[in-house]
Amino acid sequence: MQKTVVELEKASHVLKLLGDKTRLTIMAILKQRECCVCELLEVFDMSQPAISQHLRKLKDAGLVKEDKRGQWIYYSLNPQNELYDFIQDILQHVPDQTENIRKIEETNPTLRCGC
Amino acid sequence: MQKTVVELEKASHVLKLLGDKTRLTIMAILKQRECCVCELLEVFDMSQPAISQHLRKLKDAGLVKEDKRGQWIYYSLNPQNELYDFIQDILQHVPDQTENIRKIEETNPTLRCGC
DNA sequence: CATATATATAAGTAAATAGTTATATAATCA
DNA sequence: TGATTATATAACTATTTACTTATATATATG
Repeated sequence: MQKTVVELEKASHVLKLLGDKTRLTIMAILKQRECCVCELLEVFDMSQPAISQHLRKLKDAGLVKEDKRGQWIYYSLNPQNELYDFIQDILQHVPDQTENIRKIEETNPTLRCGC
Repeated sequence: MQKTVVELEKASHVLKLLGDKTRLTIMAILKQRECCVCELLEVFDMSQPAISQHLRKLKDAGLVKEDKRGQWIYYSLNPQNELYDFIQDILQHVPDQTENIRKIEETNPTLRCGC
């Protein structure tokens, strides 16, 4: 398989971002399912601004994109990123997040309003 | 190909270690060639203790092993590490270090004594 | 329009991190 | 044995980081 060679500076920046437990978990969840902030809040024992700040860093690095729908902003992995296959190669080693997604869907914050 | 799934805690710890430019470069060099501290000193604009401290962290995490030969300690990647294939998957995206190895061999610190 | 909800931003803080210099340890060699 | 070389450790410091709480912005809804 053809592997993208990533500039060392860029590679270390991405690895530093993924080198945080919360952000790595967010990325692994977003690989399986787009989420808004309030959904991710169900997974982490952390304030809403903390989640928003992590997503900001991931977005600034282009790892994640946002899709504004009504009052929600849905986050997902950004396949346009030049490092996408590098990131995929990393995420394939990270545990499945079905259990965390179950947690989200149990409470289902987005659907509280019935939309 | 069979991919090892790495505990999230362990994965983020390794990614954090590799998320430093100096350490990532060290790992990429060691993938191509074992080195002692004095050799790595040729590559980085940094003090000897700084390099030693980075190697210590990599060793503590099992990413690197040491082989003491005379007054030198040769560092190399540790293939015994349970995360070895995870690390390889990351390093394959990192630029070739031949240029840095040339720098080392130009001065060739280990061979100054003629051993 | 007033209220509620979702999210972002700002400001502050404690802890972690990556470097520094000084010094200790250990092996080699004259 | 004394000097030199290779490396590690200790102590310190500036910077970065990951949170916190308070507040602002934006959308939806009664």
